[in-house]
Amino acid sequence: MLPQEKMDGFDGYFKSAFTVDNVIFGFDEGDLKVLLIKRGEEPYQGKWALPGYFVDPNEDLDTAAKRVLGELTGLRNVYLEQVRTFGAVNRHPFGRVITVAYFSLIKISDYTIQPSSIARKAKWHSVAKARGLAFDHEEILEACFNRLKWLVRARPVGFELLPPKFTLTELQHLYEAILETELDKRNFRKKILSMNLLIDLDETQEGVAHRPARLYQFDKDKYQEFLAEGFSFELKESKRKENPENRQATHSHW
Amino acid sequence: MLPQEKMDGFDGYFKSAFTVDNVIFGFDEGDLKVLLIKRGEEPYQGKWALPGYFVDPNEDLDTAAKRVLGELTGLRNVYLEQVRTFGAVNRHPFGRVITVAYFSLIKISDYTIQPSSIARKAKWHSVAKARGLAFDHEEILEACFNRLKWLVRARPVGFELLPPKFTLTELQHLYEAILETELDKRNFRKKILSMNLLIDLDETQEGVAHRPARLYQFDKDKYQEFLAEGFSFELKESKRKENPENRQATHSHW
DNA sequence: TTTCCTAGTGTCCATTTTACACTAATTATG
DNA sequence: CATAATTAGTGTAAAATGGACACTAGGAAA
Repeated sequence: MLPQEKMDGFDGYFKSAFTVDNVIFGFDEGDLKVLLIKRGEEPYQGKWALPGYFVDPNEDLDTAAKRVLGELTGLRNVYLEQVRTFGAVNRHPFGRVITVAYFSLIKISDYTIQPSSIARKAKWHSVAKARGLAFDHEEILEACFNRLKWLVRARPVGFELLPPKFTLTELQHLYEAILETELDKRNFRKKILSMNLLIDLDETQEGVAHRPARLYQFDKDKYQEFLAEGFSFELKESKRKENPENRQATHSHW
Repeated sequence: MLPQEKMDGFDGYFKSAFTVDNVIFGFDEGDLKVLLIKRGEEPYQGKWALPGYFVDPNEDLDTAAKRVLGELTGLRNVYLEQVRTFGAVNRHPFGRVITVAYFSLIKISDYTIQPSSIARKAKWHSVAKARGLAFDHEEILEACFNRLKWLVRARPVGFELLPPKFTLTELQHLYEAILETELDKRNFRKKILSMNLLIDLDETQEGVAHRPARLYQFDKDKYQEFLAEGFSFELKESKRKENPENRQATHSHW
């Protein structure tokens, strides 16, 4: 910051407001979701918007983001990260409002609707289909989604997004939803299992109309090691195109 | 952002100021540098600080960051990226001031000292040795340095930091300075040349007291392709320790 | 002419990544 | 109760990449 005589001379600058907006990601039914609020007031009444609120003058940014998340979902101690700040002059029709965007990852299974009036207007939306949002929230969502795409390569985000027990196929679908790509089943399994992050629970799915899959959970201790040491997940898009390799298998019955 | 009756009810929130602070990186004498300003006023009078200023009420954030950079260095069209926003309640002793941190990459050879009063207080500092900065600027510098470390793997930043003509050794030293590691000469050259980003100028250094090195420049067109497609630079730290491989070569004269 | 200094070069091995097809287990159906 | 339908689960070989590693080349200085 450059020199300033006395802060008094800068009163003209102390006329802005700050908000935090939180992109809350969840994963369900093979689909990446984001929690949105239906606005009851102007501006953008009736539009879907990211949950957010003004930052209190005596409140740190991260604290404000946690508060917004907590009031909405009742959850604490979840993954929360600042992404970027959006401050276009006219992004808010009522004045100069600069917003700091955060994103968090939660397990939808942990989420219970809160009694607050805000929370009752909340609904999960498919990230891929979330359009026509209030303010510049579509841009914010996109920035956070991009950050998540990068994060998924640097951190086993399944730990934050999946329920305690899951199948390898569910985990793969999560990666595919985030990376917006298809992955090769065998290569994915080889890779993910070689990380030694998963505990085979020796249980299987129930009530499915096909061969039941084994259930896994994350190894919390190994996970902590990863957070400390860092890791890298890289897998290329599956390149099977018009000739799926099991076409022959299907036909071999003939 | 959550619902709000009318903005009038939120006047209490419109009392914050925001600034941009800019971490300007350069590279010279094998060393990564940052441009700092000596503060002439309180608070932190006499301390070194990041160049920054209040964001004008009618100014976008990126515009403000460009303005600060331009006033200081006279440069435009340089690499500039928002990194993170710092808003701890007490980070500024005179009021609630939230700052959006940017970093930029410039060629020190392009930098000419500007006539503005601010610029005359500017000096390049070695990033490794920059300590005791004003405000939370040390934390901001660290965050930007970390972002640069990540960027160097995703983008050929030498293009932004080196003069038009450079040697491969200079380029390697740049990577080593940013990554804070030593790299293997042959592997580095293999990798960087295989990217086809460099044009061999068929010229050599002059005035050096040893075998002169070939000079290279970046291929602007290939560079644009990289920006579009993305790329990845990965090289492990050179693992030569107490037994440098050329020990024998040195001794072979005996 | 020798010393000193940095430039420059290639190969082999280990690891990782990729492409790729069929059998296994269960429920649903006729 | 046979078979159709559906998803789970498994291995290998070839290619690409990554990493370790030692000496010769060319110029200036002494």
